[in-house]
Amino acid sequence: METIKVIIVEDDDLIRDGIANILDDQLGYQCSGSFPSGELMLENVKSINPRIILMDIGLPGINGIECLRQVKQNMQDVLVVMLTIFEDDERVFDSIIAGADGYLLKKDPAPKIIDALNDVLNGGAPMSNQIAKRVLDKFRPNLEEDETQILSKREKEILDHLAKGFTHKQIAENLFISPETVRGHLKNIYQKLHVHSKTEAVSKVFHYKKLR
Amino acid sequence: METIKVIIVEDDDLIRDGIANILDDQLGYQCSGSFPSGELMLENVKSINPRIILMDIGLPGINGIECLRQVKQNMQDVLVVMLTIFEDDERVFDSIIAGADGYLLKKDPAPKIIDALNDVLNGGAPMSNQIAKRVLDKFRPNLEEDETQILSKREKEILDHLAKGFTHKQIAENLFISPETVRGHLKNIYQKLHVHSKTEAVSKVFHYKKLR
DNA sequence: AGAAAAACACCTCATTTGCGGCATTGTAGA
DNA sequence: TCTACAATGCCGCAAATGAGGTGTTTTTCT
Repeated sequence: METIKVIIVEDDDLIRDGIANILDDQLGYQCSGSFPSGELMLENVKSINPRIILMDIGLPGINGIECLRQVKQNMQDVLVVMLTIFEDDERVFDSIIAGADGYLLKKDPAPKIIDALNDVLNGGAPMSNQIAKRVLDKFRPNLEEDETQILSKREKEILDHLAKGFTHKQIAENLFISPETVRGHLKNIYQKLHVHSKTEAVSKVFHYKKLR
Repeated sequence: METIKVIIVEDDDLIRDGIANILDDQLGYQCSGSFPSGELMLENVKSINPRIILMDIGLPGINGIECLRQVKQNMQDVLVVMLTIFEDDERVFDSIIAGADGYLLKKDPAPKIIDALNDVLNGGAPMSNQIAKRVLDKFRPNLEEDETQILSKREKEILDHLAKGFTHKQIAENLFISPETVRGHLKNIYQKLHVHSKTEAVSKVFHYKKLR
């Protein structure tokens, strides 16, 4: 079994060197480069060809998320674990979408950092339960403020079909009713949702339902 | 500080009693009820008024997810932690949407179960890193198979406006171009995405982009 | 420099859609 | 029982949209 090459991108010298030492002290891991900026890392990452990158989310100059995006574009197999100071950092969501593989707090103790590295290598996504909670919340449609809840059962059904891109006719065929009836329902849906077109309605559906 | 009332819903007698014992052995926690089915739990949950429910995801009869939904509808403050056998259970996503607050494996050792309970009480969402990984993956748009990637920059811009429910005219005003030009772009977009209407196009956008 | 792609713009025509009515039937609640 | 609402269906009209062209200019790449 070979040693895992890890790169650190972090502008604070103390933190950077601290984590580097933790890595080198750990059997199986090796700090193969540490950079104070994303630009410097991007110049050297290809020649180092690391397995894991520990990336500060709030880098000076090019920020950690943009840096993450660029790395992932060129090297799909590299694993990127973001370093944050606070768990409620708004940027965690941007980095999730950009493809981050996990999250660590800068203040996390050495064993936790090593655990996290082991986890990403095993296909997991290490993150604190607080961050996990925030991720789950993003997932969930907020039923409290979901305007589509005032729609009748049939209206919701028709809205669902709309969201799949069907025309009046297609919806009518699917539900075994007249296209005119579909139009009638749509009129009511538009009124209740305060919209004036299919597209606007579909837009609202996805806004509240998030996914699916 | 009072003891935390916990309910267990699990059809396997051994597992149910095992977890009940773990809870009662732990200072601060108390197993205030354990049921082999969702129906039985739903009958009694109100009078017990627990703080946390440990719920088997694959219950006989009414399943754990439906059960979760009903509980959350009536008692918003109760925390529900799902019990699964496998980490790759497809139903974890359904239960996320239904409002689960965390996940435990039935085989998890006592300390892990207690940690998880502490975590949910502190506003976290305990789950294994494997499950977290799967959640993150759902979040991320799959750029590999994202048809919208073949669109030009301007076309993507117009598609984004479309997804907000704008008409041709509104998009034209927003981008300072003629409505006719917008129509032109849309024609190309439809061709590239193999769709024939705004609604279909918007449907595709959200399918690939998932959220935002 | 030349070719290709992207962005811009206009035209026509058939279809779809949004909106205004109107009417019937069934169901659930006051 | 009366009322409200949901679900069904139809008519007409104006506006928006989809699909087929054509053409110019700018940008990008070779």
